[in-house]
Amino acid sequence: MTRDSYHHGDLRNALVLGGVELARGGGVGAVVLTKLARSVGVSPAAAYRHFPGGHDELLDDVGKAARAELADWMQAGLDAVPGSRDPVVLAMRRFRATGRAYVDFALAEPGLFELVCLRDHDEAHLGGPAALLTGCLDQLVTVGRLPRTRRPRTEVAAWSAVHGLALLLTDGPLRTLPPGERERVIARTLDVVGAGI
Amino acid sequence: MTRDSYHHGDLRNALVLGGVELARGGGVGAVVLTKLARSVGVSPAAAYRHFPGGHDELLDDVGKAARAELADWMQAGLDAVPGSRDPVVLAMRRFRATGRAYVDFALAEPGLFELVCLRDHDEAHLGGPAALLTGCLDQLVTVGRLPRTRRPRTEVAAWSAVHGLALLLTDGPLRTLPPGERERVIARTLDVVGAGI
DNA sequence: CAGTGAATGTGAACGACGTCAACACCGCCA
DNA sequence: TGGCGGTGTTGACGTCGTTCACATTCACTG
Repeated sequence: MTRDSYHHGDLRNALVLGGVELARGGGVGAVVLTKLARSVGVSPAAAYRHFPGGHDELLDDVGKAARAELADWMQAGLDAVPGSRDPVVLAMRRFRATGRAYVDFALAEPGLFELVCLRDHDEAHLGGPAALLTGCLDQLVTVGRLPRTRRPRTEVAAWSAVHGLALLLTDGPLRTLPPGERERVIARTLDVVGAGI
Repeated sequence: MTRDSYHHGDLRNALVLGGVELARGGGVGAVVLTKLARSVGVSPAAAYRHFPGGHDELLDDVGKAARAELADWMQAGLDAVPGSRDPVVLAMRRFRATGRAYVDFALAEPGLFELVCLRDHDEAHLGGPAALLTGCLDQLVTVGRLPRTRRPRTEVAAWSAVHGLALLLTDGPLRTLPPGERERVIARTLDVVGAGI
């Protein structure tokens, strides 16, 4: 990703793309503005033309890209859900799949997942991953599995569980769990949420 | 916390104590070794005599102190639980109180809570807060509310939910929730976990 | 086609911070 | 008393984010 002419042409984009790769490798701490600019073939100061907010604004954009990847991952998880005659079973499977994909993404891309959690001042977060979750919950109401009176705030409960689990497994005390035990821990957590809804 | 003689006498302790106060005010980022040393009346390099691991080792110790405060907070929450004739009701109240206290601590001391989550290589984490949680779950088995077959890994499910909720409310997208709505969100999350166990 | 202003990039420097090495000081013990 | 180990100091370095004055290029206009 070097450069031929004096002007880069698409520097902002190149920086975000490079930032995503740095984050993928080493999390937030690896997204170093200086090195990133050099690796794109540009002086560090040039980045400030495109990110007036400096490092923070860059991280915000990298975070947005990370959230988009998470949304793709969750969508893929939803698409892979096997069908069922029983609409309740199907809705529950889809609900579980969103949570499962959230945790799987964190385990597969811990570096990017760090960015997902970082401050997103607007509700851009709700644009991707959260919309998929609320869609599944609405479906659970439609098929009669979730009483309408209990619908409000249920997304927070579900989100909290998978979010906390993902953090405990990637950054937290459970990060050294062997794969088999990890699998059972995820299953149990999703069971509890599914049963408690 | 200045000094009279050339030697401080209790520098390691003074640094940890000061670090806790810095963290209380501004989270991990506020625990600056240089300033901390100066505020204790000592040059930055002196800190390295007592923390060979440098900044990281200091943060580990501040984190230990933060976890101890969290454990105190949770114990206080448990102590405040009203009694009940029905042992099942009592056990459930106590279980809920641990989760409630975890979230309340995060909201009351967001800076310290940041340190609670930081890498604790040994299972010192389990010494305080986690022991209180497992105790409550064991009690739920004893009184017959939680089948013994479902006991394993249930602490992870419960912990994940309150941990995730605490992070969403302090650092995450829910940090701007008005107090009333925040209260309902906490209640709903604890309800789901209580019902799903 | 030439000139001009805005957009973009550069080099040098600063400040904050973690870290280290060489030296100074203090108290205790033989 | 003399020296040795623990403790603290000074000064410096490296990394990183950030800014400023200046250079270069592009696009548009007369």
